[in-house]
Parts: sequence; C-alpha cells; structure tokens
Amino acid sequence: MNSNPPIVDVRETGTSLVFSAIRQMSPVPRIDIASATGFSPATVTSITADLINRGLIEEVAASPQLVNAKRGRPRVNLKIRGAAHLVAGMKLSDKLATVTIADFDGKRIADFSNPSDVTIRSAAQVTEFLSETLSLALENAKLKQQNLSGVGIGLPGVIDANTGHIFWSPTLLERDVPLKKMLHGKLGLPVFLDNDANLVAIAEQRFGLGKNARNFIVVSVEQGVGMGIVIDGKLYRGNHGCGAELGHTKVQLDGALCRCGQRGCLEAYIGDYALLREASTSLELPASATSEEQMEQLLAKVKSGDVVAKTIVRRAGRMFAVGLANVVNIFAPELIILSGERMQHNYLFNEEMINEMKKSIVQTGGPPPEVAVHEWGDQMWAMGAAAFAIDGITDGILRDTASYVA
Amino acid sequence: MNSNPPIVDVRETGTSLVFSAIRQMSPVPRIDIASATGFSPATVTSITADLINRGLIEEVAASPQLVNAKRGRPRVNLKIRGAAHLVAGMKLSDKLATVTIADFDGKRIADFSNPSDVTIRSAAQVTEFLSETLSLALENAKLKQQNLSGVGIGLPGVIDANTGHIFWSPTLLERDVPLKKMLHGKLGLPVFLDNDANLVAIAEQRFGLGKNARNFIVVSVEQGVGMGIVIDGKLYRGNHGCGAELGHTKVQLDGALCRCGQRGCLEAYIGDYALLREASTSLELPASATSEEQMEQLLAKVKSGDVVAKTIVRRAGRMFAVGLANVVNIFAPELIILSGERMQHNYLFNEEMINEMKKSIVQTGGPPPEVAVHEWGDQMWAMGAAAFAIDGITDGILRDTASYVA
DNA sequence: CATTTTAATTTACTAATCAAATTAAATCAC
DNA sequence: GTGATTTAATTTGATTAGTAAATTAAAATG
Repeated sequence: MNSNPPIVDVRETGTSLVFSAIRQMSPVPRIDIASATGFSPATVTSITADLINRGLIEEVAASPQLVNAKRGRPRVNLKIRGAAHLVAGMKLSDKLATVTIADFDGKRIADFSNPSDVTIRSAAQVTEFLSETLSLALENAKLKQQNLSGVGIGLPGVIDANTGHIFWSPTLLERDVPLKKMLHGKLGLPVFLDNDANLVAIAEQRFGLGKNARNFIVVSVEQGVGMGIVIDGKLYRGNHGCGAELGHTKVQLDGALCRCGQRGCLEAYIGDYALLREASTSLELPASATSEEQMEQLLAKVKSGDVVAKTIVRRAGRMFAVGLANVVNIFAPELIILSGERMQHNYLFNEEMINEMKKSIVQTGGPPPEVAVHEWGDQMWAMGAAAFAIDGITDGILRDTASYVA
Repeated sequence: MNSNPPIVDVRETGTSLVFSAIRQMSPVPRIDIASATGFSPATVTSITADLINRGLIEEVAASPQLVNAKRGRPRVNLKIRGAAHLVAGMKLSDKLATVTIADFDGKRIADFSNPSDVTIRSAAQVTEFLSETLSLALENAKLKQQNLSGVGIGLPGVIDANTGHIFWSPTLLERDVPLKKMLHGKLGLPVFLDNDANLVAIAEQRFGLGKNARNFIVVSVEQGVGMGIVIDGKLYRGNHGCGAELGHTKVQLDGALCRCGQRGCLEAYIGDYALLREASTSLELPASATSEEQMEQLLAKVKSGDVVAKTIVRRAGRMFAVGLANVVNIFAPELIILSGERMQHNYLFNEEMINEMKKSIVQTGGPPPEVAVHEWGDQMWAMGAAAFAIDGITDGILRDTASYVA
C-alpha cells in the first residue's frame, strides 16, 4: 500500500528561471531580472553571461530615445537571441494547412498556407501532407529543413500532448494514431503536437492578451468550440494530457442533438451546423451553398432585421453565455479571452453575450473576470504551435547541465 | 508597458520537499525519500538529521512483523513527530460548531461539538462563539490554549483563504468581515480560514481517498453544493482565493429559481430546499417539521415506491449528473470524490447518477475519471481544517532558514 | 570636472548537494 | 557459527549555486 512512488516536482534551475523571465519581460535589463526572480544581481550577471555565451540571449543595443533620462549607469537590455533557433509552427484544419516560421524569439519570419480539397485523411496521408506543406513553406522562405530546430503542430481533436498520441481527430480517418512518432520519423526533426485550442492559449500567453495573467482561459470558436486553460502560468491539460472540452459541456438536460451523439452540448447550440440546422427549418437559405456562405447569409438576415434569424442567433448567444458562466463559476479566472475571427464576433462575442454571462456568475465580492475579445487571423494558430515548439526546444536545451562559471 | 513585475514562483527548499515527502509517504525509510525526491541518500540523511534535531520528525521503532524479510541493513522508517505541535480544526455550520484537536502528524486527539440554536450571527458574535467553543473543547481534552500552535477554521461562504477575509457567509450577518484578524486578536494564536468545501478537499488529500491522486475534485453536499479542486497536488482557489461554485453553475437556461437569485443553478435542483419546494406542490409533508425531518420523509416515500417522490428525486440526480459531467468535461480530473453523509447517498450519490454522468462526458480515449463515494461524519470537515492549520504552521516553520550541518 | 546615482561585475565566502568510500545491520550459505 | 552478500545509512571530500559586500562602469548634475 505504501510503495507507490509520488513524484515530487522537479525544481527549476536558476538558469531556466532567468531565461523564462527574459522571455516574459523581454527586453529587460539584468537588474529587473534580479528583482523579478529574487536572485541577487551577482547571480543574474553570472547566469546571463552563461546564456550569452551559449548564444541563447543577447544584449540589445541601447536605442537613444529609450534611455530613461535617469542618471546612473544605463541599463543594458537583454532579449532572447532570435537567431539561436528557427522553428515551424503548423496548423492543420479542415481544408487548410498553415505554416509560420518563427525564430527563437518568436518573431515571425515567414508564412505559408496550403489549401486542399481533402478534409479527412489517413494517418499516412496526413504525415505526407504536412511534410509536403512544410517543404513548400521552407522553399518559399528560402530555407532548408536543417535550419529548423523543431516543428510544432496543432490540430483539432483529442490529443495527448506529452506522447503526441492522437486519440481522435476530425481530420484523421483512424483513431489512436501515434502521429508524433510518425512525423518525427518522416521529418527527422523534433515534433511537438497539441490540440489546436491549447495552442491558441499558448499563443495568447506568449504573444497576446494573456501576457500578464496567471490564471486565464481562452475560448476559441472555429468549427467546434475549443478551450485552453492556463493555471498559475501553466497550460492545464487535464489528466490524460487532453484539453478541456467546453464545447461538450451540457447546457440543457436532454437538449439539442450534438455531432458527438450526446444531447444538450454547448456546441449543439452555437456551432455553425447548429445554427444552420435551425435556419433550415424556417428560413430560406440556398441549400447548395457552402456552410460558410450560408452562415454569412444567416448573419446578413440578422443584420437586416429578420425576426427568425435574430431568434436563432440570440439563443446561441445566450447558451454561450451560460457555458462561459459555468467555466467562470468553476474556475474564477482573472481573464477570459475570446479568440476567433470576425464572424464569431457578430453572433457570439458581443456585449449582449458578455453581459448575460456576467449576470450568470456568482457574486464573489471580488471583481468579475475581465473579458477580452481577440480577433486574430488564421496565423494565430500556427504561432501558438511555433511557441509550443520553442518551449519544447528550450526545455531540452536548459535541462542539460548548464555549466556557467561563477 | 513593461514595468509590470511578474513574480516568478518561489522554489521549494530541499528541507520542505523532504518534509512533504515524509508527510505523504509516512512512515517511510530514507532510501525511499531519496528516490521520491530525487535527492541523493547523502542529502536525505543530512536533511532528515536536521529535521529530527528540530523535533519535527522521528524514527519509528521497527515493528518485527513488518520487517520485509529481505536481507541487508534494515530500513528505518521516519514519520512526522506528532508531539511537535497540536492544532485545532474547527467547522462552523448551520447549528453546530465542531472541533477536532489533532497532533502534527494529523492524529485525532480529541473531538468536541457545540450545538446552538442561533444560525446566523454578527462577526463579533461568531468570534465569541468560536472562541468559547474552542475553550470548551480544550477543557474537555484537558489541554490549555498555549498547547496549541494554531487553529484552522472552515465555514461556508465566499472566503479569501490568503487574507482570511470573508466576502459573504450564510452564517454571518454582515458582509466583508476580516474574521481571521478578529479571531487572531481574540485567540492570540495563528488562525487559518477557508471555505469549508476546500477544507474537505484538503482532508481527502491528506487523510482520505485523494492521497494518491494529483488532479482530483471533491464535491461535498451539505446545505449547499461545495467543490474543492486539487490540481497538481495543490488546492486551486481561483483568482481571488475563493473556491469554485459548482452549486451555482447553470444546468438549465431560465431554469428553477435559486437562493442566490439566479435561475437554473444546480443547487436549485438538488439542494434540500429545492426538493422540498417541489414536494410541497404535490406531496403531503408535515409543514411543521424541520427540513431534515421533511427530507427523511421524502426519501422514505421514495423507498416505499411513491411515484411523485421518485420523480422529484430522479430529476435531482439527473441534474447533478449534468453538473458533474460539466466539471469533468472542463477539467478531466483523474478522480472525483463525492463526499458527504449517508443521506446524500440515497438521493444523489448512487450508481444511477454516476452512470448518467459518465454518459455525459466526452470520449477522450483515456479512461473516464474514477468516481468514489466517501461517507464521512461531521468530523471530516474539522479534520480538513486541522490539516489546513498544520500546513500553515509547517510553512511558517520551514520558511525559516533551516540551518543543518552537511 | 568632481559628485552623485544607478547598473553591472568581481571577489570572497556560504550553504546545498552529490559521488564515492565507508560503516551498519541484517540474511544466506555452508 | 563464520565469512560472504546485500541493502541502508552515514561520512568524507568535492562541486556548484547562490550571496553579500566591495568595486568598477557609465551615465547625469551642477
């Protein structure tokens, strides 16, 4: 009964602590690193000297206009050295694979996207398609594969990010695919896989609105409803490494039928297909059009004052508010980021929904969570994947015993 | 824009790491501490020697029958030294204050409970009542206040555990009460306050079914519905230090009216008052009886096959299943502990509900969370409070620079 | 140009931790 | 029994991560 080995968490090294402080606050002078990490200036000097030595960070030439007009020795800013590594971030969605090449500092170097008519593939075909897309992206950016230090990839579905095992994905024909291993074999590069919603959360944390928050959630609506949870500055992935499934929380007992086969799922009220399903019963929408086109027509009707269209969209908004409020009641995050493209804005991410949500959360006495809407393009997903790859590579580098001279 | 100071988390000291390993695995030989913490045996020897020196842990005399019949030098087990400190854990509920005196190792030394007709008090009166109850409990156990090193107290409501500030509690007349400060002033002892549901989670983690889990939730139904969330072995308290409000997650848009004034809250379907409200419309229950008695009568009717009573209880169970499933879909914990007294078992914590819940969670491919029902008496809450106090005291002790000789 | 101020570095030390050798206490094998 | 073997714990002697205090660096001030 007592032989179970509870793994006590690995303590972070001074080097990794300093490095992540630089990443978070970049550009930042040593003195601020010292106060943020609690290390003495002496230690910061010695650790940063080592990091500079290893080519991972660099000093920033002081730009004259930024000098604070204070006296004293001027601060020397440090930043991540972008040239240290290049990574690719990829996002595989319905009919498109998007690639962003980024440097170690997260700077976007090049973008590429590869449309395709095929929406669902075998594991082997996905491997092939992603590999081919990466090659094209590299060619396009005049880079070679050996310039890359790793590839991060996001795709929808239920994925264990630790093992890179895909339990299920709408883009894959099979279940239980060891895609990370397959891609690693094909590309010969370190591969980092995760659910796309988690990667959006990482993107927000690293480059977006989550920069200064420790506990926040990111809700991203695309085909499905995704959610990423950041607790204590760390992405929370649940017990099996799979993310949260906001889209399949129940907002109604015995409610509308969902794609997943269950009833009352949030997604069954706010997903594109749910709205169109309702529209089809009492509105005239051209049946032959794509679902994107149909959605646009539905929203146009809402704008022009169509009562039925408004009813449809309004319920979706109210249901979404309930779903969000539930997350808030359970989590009490400091910030909620609604992340998506313009279209969602019109029917979900609006004042009315946010107010309704706030009315449904329990009064704690503390301030309600801030709600922010972030309209990003498609590249955001890929940037999250790139950030994920950067993190993975950084972990690998900093785990090696850092030999710096005191 | 860049001057915000991101606090990088404090790294745990070797001493506190070893100490918590001992607490978790107690009794445990040094060699196992070494492998669990990753420290070398040499380090464990030196740290444990210091802890023994300080009287915080002790060697356990080898009991002959437990010797593993292996050869080699026998292992010497270590455990927390109970005599090091005594604490009181208190729980204030509707009509009762419960006290448990526990030693530093979490061993129950004495119990006491103090019933009262008053259900709601002013802050001053609560301070007085708790102080008086503690005195009686000490007297009863033949102890003096100076024997105690701290007091942990749990009460329902919205509480910031860090500051000990009570935003609101059903047991208090006023809002925004700095109860921790008041009690500290009155008792002259370190006081640790938290929401009672959180303390149940701590009790489960320390003494109960959560011992071997890193991510789990504890749902406790008393008057309201409480939930405690443990992530990565640590109680998650949300952004303001206040716990999760499972009872006020919405399970129905525009649903039943809740005590909190909102509609569709889980509590408005499964709380005692919700069931009795329904019962009152079509069942004959003696109006003069207490709600406990009425509940018993309602459950008796269920048992004897009353159709209406069954309908009422069955909906409650289904709603509860939905509420739980939502938590699982968001969190994916490895374990759910349903904690409460016998009564809940009959109408909420049963096979049917658990199956219904499992049907409402999304298939991840991984195993569904384990669900365990834990029937504890009233003392559980107080034990959680005691454990919380022990933790607080331990933190204080181990934060001081441990001067051990290498 | 000396003074003041702030940032960064150097120096000399301390504390935490480990590897390797040693000691301790048991069983096993004959 | 007695030495060989095995495993746990400790000791010893280094090494490393980190600090405090002194020093150097580079600016503004007056």
